[in-house]
Amino acid sequence: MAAIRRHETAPLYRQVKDHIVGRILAGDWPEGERLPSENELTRALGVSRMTAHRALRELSVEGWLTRVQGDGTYVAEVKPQSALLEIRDIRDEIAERGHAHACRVVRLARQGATPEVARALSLAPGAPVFHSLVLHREDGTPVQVEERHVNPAFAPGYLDQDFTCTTTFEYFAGLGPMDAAEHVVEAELPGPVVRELLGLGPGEPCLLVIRRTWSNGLVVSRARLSYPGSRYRIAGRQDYLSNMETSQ
Amino acid sequence: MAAIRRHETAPLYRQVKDHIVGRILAGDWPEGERLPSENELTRALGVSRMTAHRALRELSVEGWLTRVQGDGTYVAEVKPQSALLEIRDIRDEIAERGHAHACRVVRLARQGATPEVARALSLAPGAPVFHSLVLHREDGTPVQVEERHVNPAFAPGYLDQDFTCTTTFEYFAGLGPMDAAEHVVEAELPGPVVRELLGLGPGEPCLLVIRRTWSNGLVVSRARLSYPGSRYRIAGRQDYLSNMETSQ
DNA sequence: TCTCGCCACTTGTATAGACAACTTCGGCGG
DNA sequence: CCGCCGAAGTTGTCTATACAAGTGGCGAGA
Repeated sequence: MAAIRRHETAPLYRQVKDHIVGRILAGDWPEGERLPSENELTRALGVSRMTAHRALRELSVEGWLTRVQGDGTYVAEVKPQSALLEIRDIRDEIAERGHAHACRVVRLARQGATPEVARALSLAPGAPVFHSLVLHREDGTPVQVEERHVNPAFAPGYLDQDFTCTTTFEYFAGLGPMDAAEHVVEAELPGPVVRELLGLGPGEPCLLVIRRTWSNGLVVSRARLSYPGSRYRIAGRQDYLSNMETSQ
Repeated sequence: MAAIRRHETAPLYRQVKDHIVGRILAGDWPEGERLPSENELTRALGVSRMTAHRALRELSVEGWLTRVQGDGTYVAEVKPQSALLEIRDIRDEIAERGHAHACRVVRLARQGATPEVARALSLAPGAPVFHSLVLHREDGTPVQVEERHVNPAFAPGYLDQDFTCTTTFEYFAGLGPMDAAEHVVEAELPGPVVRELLGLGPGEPCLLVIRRTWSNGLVVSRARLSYPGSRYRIAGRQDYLSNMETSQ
């Protein structure tokens, strides 16, 4: 392996990153391939270990590599995931793909609303809300962490539900129609709990969908849906009323 | 400022990150506030400058901070929330935030539909379509690359428009109402053109919104809107018709 | 008054060395 | 054969040091 050219204008760690991505794209290191260790890269590229380490760490955060402490560095697998921004039952989605759906209720409790939750639900801080945390699996592999805060006024029996049988979707469907929904989609680094549940490495990003639903103009619940990996899709379709006179 | 507790299990740089985020959330450091320099943090928290630097750098990547070499570190302005799934004019959005909008038409031409474009627009492969590529800037920084394929039957004068004055939104709004829209949101690594236009690094991801709009049941246009993933959030709000009897 | 250059300060990068945490594997004793 | 232990190798973190690069302000000189 040729040494990195030092006279380049770009910083060294970036040259190392580009070099590695180039090798991956060129097919030298296929998916799942084990990369040379930091010490080997250090020798081969003529940079310090810290520089090689920074390059590898950032590539790991960006989803190119998977690193296992004590083991090694591997080219990340691509995992095609598909989820709908349209409101659907995740169990149906998984069933539609011919896979097995399983879920685990990690937490189901009443608690006082934190300021952030209170603002999201338009309640007073400290007001009682229901909180649930459910992990959904597809053929055994975690695909979604669903964290939900619910306005108790709309769902008094929420805590008595067995969400391993009935999904939250089915439950809310039975409560009556919702007026509106709001979605926020963003990429983020998950907290330790979500990271643990999804089995992600430290630094692996999540796509996060935050959905609030309204009934009679009041917020019923806010769900934070965390999906593993950066390679997944959200699709949605929306039909417009006649009052939508402007379109792009 | 109290020194970071060394006996904590979490790594030091993470404790520093948590400390800083805590101060921001507590309101000690409001938006735009200048933070202590790395050297001051080093002394105040009792960690090395490299550790403080790593914490600050990661928080900058995560959008909490804005760093200017030679100047200082500042609490980042709130990420602009784009109500993208709702169909709006990007110029209005930017104006609403009190910033300056500018755009550059990179390409505006007629071309034959590739198989992919033809399928998206429900046309025959090779049929003539209009193609436009526009870069939108907010206060000088690139915020969106808008690539669009248009069915010429609905927009015969498309190529004669000056989209630096009239946004594509305004143009389509003048053509009449649209029936429906479809959105696909995904994260992807941009191609070289989009990467160049948005000023992204080689491994930096984009948030990509693909929108198709219909009129009289036929596809009018397909837009691929690329946003720099680290700098933007996408929000959408959706109101439901009465036939939405099920909701989550 | 204006301009240029210097200086202090800030962030960005690079290195060497050290230790911690973890995995894998092989050997050794039961 | 099984299980435990330790060695070797790997990644993760932390430090100290040095220099590069960029910003802002201040003062000297035109």
